[in-house]
Order: sequence, then structure tokens, then C-alpha cells
Amino acid sequence: MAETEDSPVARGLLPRLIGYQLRRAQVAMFRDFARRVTAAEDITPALFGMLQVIAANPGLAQSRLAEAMGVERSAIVKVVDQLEARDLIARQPSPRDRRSHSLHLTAAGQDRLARLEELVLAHEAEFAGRLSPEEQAQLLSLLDRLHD
Amino acid sequence: MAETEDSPVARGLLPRLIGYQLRRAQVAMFRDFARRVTAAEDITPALFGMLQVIAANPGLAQSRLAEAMGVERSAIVKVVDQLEARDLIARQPSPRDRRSHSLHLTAAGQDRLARLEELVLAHEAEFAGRLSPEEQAQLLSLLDRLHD
DNA sequence: TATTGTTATACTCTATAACTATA
DNA sequence: TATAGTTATAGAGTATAACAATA
Repeated sequence: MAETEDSPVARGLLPRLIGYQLRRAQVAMFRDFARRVTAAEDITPALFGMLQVIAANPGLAQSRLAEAMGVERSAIVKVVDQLEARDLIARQPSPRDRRSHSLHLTAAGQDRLARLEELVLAHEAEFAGRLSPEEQAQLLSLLDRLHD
Repeated sequence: MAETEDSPVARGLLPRLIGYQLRRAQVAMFRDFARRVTAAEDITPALFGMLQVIAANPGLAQSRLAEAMGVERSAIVKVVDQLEARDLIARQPSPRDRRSHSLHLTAAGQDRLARLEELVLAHEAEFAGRLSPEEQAQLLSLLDRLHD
């Protein structure tokens, strides 16, 4: 049974905390990414990030990728497995170190990434469209200065 | 064996994406929260958020809390169990609906929350200290306008 | 019929520790 | 000795589906 009124829930000092607003904005943006990108191309924000870094650093070793993404190298293995199983990237033997795997985009991966970039940029433009271009640039700059 | 130079890993168009910078800033801020707050008081950002919302809405039902936090009500159960086991909150029978639990801070919970708020505000001030007060206010406003 | 709290279950993400093959 | 990739395992966090009590 529907009651009388839905008075909104109070949030104490949360709305004044940058950490809280950062988290809320990030969750909202991931939700939009899921609707616009993941639903169409089955690529999560994390996977997109991996593809970007691999594309920008051909031959990158898994350990370097792990460092760049801020996760343990053991956690990279399954991600690389997935991307390789989908023929987006390939593990190649490193010419310098026989322990190491050199990561590269496949031709299919490059095509796919080009399409993904369009979708991601459209998602960004639409979601950040609530802010003027000047405000978007300001936000980027403030966020960039916030992390080390 | 240490090699020659650590050339930083390129990140493609990630640094120009608000979603990416939002995520990085959020992760960095959670890391600082963990160092300054969780290490001292064993309260995560999520638990602190729950306490804030319960404190600001005495008698709140678990379902309302779940809605406010954006998670399923089944996921709230364990969290409330934890906070109750630590004597920070209490489940009380609702006077209006015998299915419902009214959540309240305990006296100990109120003391604890007061101390937590000091720690959290110190963490915020320190972390956001890289930005001027005007910039911090600007960031808060931009983030607030970004989510629905 | 619908909602509240609960349980069981599964899935994702991540960290730790140990192993192997190389360096 | 140290590092690269791998595996196994465990712990959060979250979603889904079902259930009993109550509305």
C-alpha cells in the first residue's frame, strides 16, 4: 500500500564532503557508461582503460600494465585472458625477456577500439553536457590536481 | 635486476575523460580515508555514510536506508548486523508497522560518530588542501550538478 | 496483492601466498 | 636473489530469487 508522502531522506554532512560527491558522481557516470557503452559493446570502464593503455604502449608487459592500472599483477591475468579470448589483444613473446609477455592490440582490437572511442566520447559528451565546456575543463583540471 | 629508466606509461585519451579522472580521484581519496579514518576507527566510507543517514533520520526503516544508499535491501542486512554487533546502532520495533525495523544510533554510536566526523573532516581538509577553499567549493558544486 | 526483513546463492573484483621459469 | 606470469584461495561487495510475517 502506498503511504502519504515520500519525504526525501536527510544525509547529514555527506553532501558537503568531496569524497561523498566524488563517489556519487562516479557511480552515476558508471551507470551511464553501462547503458551506453557496455550494453552496446560489452566493454566495462576497466576493460576500456586496459585497451587504451595497451594501445598507447605497444608491447607492454603485464606487470607494467598492472602497475599502471593500480592492481596486482595476479589480477591482470584473467583480464588479459578475456581480452585475448575475444581476439582484441594478443600475448606475444618478449624479444628481451623470456619470462615476459608483450601485449598488443590485434587488428580486430584496433577496429573495435576505434568504435569504442566514439561511443565513450558520446557518453562523456552527453553525461557531462549538463556542464558548459568551460566548466567541464575546470572539472577535469580540479580532479587532475586532486590525485597525486 | 633494475633496468635503466622507468618511462611513464602512456594512457591514450584516458586523461581527457571525466569518467576516468573521477574514478582516479575517488580511488585516491578512498585510499586516504583508509589511512586516516579506517586505520584509526575501523569504519569504511560506506559505513560512515550509513551512520550519517541513520543519525539524520532517526527511526529510518532498512528499506528506506537501502534506497538512500542505492543498494538492494538484502545487502543492507549484513551492514546493519555489523553496526548493531558493534553497538553503534540498534534495531527497534516500528510502532506503525510490525514488519519494519526502526534504526537508531545508540548513545555509544553518537559518541563514536562525533569522533568520526572530526576524523573525516580532517581527512577531507587535508586531502582537498591541494585546492584553495574557492576551488573546493567549485568542485563540490560541479560534482553535485553532475549526478541526477 | 504488495512490502519488510531475511536467507541462500552466485558473480565480480581484488589481495595474498606459493609455484615455475627465467633473469 | 629477484622478477614475470600463473594458480589457488579467500574476502569484500552486490544482485537475484525465494520465503515468512505482515500490510
